[in-house]
Amino acid sequence: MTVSTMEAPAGKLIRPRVRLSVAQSLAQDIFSGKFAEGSNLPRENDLCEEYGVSRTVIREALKILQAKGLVVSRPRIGTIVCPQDEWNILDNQVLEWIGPNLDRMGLVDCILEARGAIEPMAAELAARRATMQEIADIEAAWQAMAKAGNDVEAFIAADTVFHELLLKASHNRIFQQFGALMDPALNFMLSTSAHSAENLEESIGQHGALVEALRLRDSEGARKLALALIAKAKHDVSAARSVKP
Amino acid sequence: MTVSTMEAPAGKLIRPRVRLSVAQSLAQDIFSGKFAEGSNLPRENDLCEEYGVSRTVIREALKILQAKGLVVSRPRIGTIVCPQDEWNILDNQVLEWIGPNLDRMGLVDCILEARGAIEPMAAELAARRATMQEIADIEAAWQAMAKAGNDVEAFIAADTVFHELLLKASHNRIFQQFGALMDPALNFMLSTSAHSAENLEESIGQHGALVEALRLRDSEGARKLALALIAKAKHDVSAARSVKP
DNA sequence: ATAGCATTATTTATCATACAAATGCAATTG
DNA sequence: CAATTGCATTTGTATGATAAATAATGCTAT
Repeated sequence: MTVSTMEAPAGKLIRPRVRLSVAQSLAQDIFSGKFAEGSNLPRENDLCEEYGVSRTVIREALKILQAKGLVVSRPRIGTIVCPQDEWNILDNQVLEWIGPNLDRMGLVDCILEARGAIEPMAAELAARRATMQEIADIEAAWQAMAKAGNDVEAFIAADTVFHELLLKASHNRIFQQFGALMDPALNFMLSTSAHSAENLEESIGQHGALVEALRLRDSEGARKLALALIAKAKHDVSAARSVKP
Repeated sequence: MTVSTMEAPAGKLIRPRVRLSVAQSLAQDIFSGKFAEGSNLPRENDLCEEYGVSRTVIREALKILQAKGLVVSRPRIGTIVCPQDEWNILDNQVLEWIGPNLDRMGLVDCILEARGAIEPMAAELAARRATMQEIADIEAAWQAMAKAGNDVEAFIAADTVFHELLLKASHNRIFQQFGALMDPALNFMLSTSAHSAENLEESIGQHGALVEALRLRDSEGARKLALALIAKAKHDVSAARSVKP
């Protein structure tokens, strides 16, 4: 497959910026299993032909994958896929690239479990540390959820923002990073789980209660409500799985 | 500063593999504050002269930093340092590079807080899911701690392995990744906190109790003991701070 | 004068090519 | 048979040229 070229107004062929496209394509081939862990990627020169770009681009793309722990390169040996343990799955770009393979790789359950540990603590901290502005922003996200109505896409987007803001309001940079990182994962999970009308209603109610706890600086209440949110998320995901596995 | 060269047996000048060295050097200059967030790095050509390497190497090093969210590059603008929010601090290489600046950046407290959320949950899961072999390995690490005696270095190494194995035994890839990631941070924190004789004794006792809980599949006990370990770590760190701030 | 537009200058992005270094593999040699 | 030497292959680095993007500048027209 060669990289697409675009027609400029004057009719000149323009080559789009391609480094990231190549990196993404290679990464997705890894996550899809096309390149199994431990196996060799094609030689750099072969990749040049495959993608129709210079070796410079191929190498810089491979450097990106190396930086994320997906591959290692050595002279004469070639570039080989690292064991999964070494993949930097706490990198949001990596999570984006994994995308539809999240569940197949067993990461959805991992993520829900991890959120179960992190979000309650983050909510507790947010109840103590969040500024009035941050609480107001979270409430705005909640209102966006409530106002989404049947627009599932808008609901998901608002829900994602809600959790990201909550983690940021914990004023802990680790949790905050985790929030940005959960973005693609959340989108994927939410988009695949069931969305009945009463389901959305219940979710909106829970989120609202959490906002209220933040306002009251009720850290214990916030913790419990965050825990309940995760429990509901787990339930939704397993329900969605039983419908269409 | 030019990259050092080595004298080969025959007297030929050999250039060591330098990409990573350059990336590390630039990253450390960022974390030390030499390149403030939002400011420009030198032009690629200037960096070539500074490090005495070709533009190829400079660019591939910058690609690594880009992949970790430390900088962004755009034509005509140059390469600028990203805001700290975007730094990929959940990358163990980044954490290594931060090294001595961990505390100055306020990350030690963040990490302790995050561990407070994660390790109890991980211990709980490990009590349910760990294989006999994994428990044995954890116990071996504990024995190494006990046998370290006054060798603080060995004690720290064993302690690090203990926590890494514990997180791995949770059979959750997120937690596992977090363990590998904590490695450099743990080393730094442990090496800077107080190490009196009775302190070590108490720590060894707590870790031993946790191993026992794992053996008994006592998830609730494991959770509480992990929590106590973190509390002790927090205490040690603040004690070390009050001694030599 | 000023808002909008074309030009320019500067910097990164890509291409192309050549050579250096590392290393698996085979031939060679003691 | 073992050790070493040389060869072949692949990534690593160097170099120089061209393309694309865009801030800054200057120009034009209103």
